[in-house]
Amino acid sequence: MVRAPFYDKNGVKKGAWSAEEDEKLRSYIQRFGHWNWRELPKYAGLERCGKSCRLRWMNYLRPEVKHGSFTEEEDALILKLHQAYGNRWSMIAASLPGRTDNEIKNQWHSRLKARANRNPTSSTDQSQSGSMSTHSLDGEAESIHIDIPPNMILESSALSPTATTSSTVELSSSNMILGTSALSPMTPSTVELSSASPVFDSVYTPNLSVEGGGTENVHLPSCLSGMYEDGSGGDFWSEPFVAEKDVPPPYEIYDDAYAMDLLFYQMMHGDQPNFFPY
DNA sequence: AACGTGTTCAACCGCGTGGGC
DNA sequence: AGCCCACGCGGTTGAACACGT
Repeated sequence: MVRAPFYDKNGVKKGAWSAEEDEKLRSYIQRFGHWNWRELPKYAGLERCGKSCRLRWMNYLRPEVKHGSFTEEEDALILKLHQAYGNRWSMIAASLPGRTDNEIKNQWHSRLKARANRNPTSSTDQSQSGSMSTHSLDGEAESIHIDIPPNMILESSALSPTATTSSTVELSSSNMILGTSALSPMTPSTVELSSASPVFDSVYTPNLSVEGGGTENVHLPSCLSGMYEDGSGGDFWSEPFVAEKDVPPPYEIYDDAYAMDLLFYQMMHGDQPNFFPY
């Protein structure tokens, strides 16, 4: 359902992604993170542009991305949020964990827009109240309670544990995102590069210009250094990442992810980090 | 079975924004 | 202040698929 693969005049591959490319990108990001989208394809052994890699990861490969059709509750929430925010898909997506802005945009254009046009006042008159009703496609009315304070989206974020939560937590973005895993507020692949965690900053983001390709600019916290120097992670700074031969089997990838999850969790809770829990 | 039309959705493209120099 | 770069966002595209004739 997508463009057939082809190469543009600069030799950059475009069009549909192959399973092999997906695996290369997934493996690379799960091991090293997305430290620089523009440089990433070179190191991951991909002939794509960084933009394409970013899109593929964000919209399809991220572990937390939910695939499959939207539920009636999700549709109702999109309709409601679209009333409030218009075509600001990323803002809407922030309230639907596992759904991407692209998916939501597609859902809107292919299904919900028509529904909204058919029933333009279904949520407008209740936009400031605590509940809304919507109508399923077969005409059967249903009511969904979603308490969304007017400032909820702006104030809450996955990185804001102090964000206000309402009593209807099941549809509060802050709670939904933070609650995606009992252990892990979010997978490392998504958040490890954010500025929220000094530990991850130290691991991935400083001095990433890779000048000289050496390791002297990398300031791993001493407690972390073993994780990336024991050979299991490869030499990021000197070796281009070759997924086919270099990727550990999936359980190793997820063990790393688990370790980072645990580390993040411990940092967030002020616990003494335990870097090798297993 | 063959064809035409509508729908879906992954991917592309251009632009705006923010940070660094 | 101005420029450059990287990133993220939203609009658009196009091929596969579904469905009707």
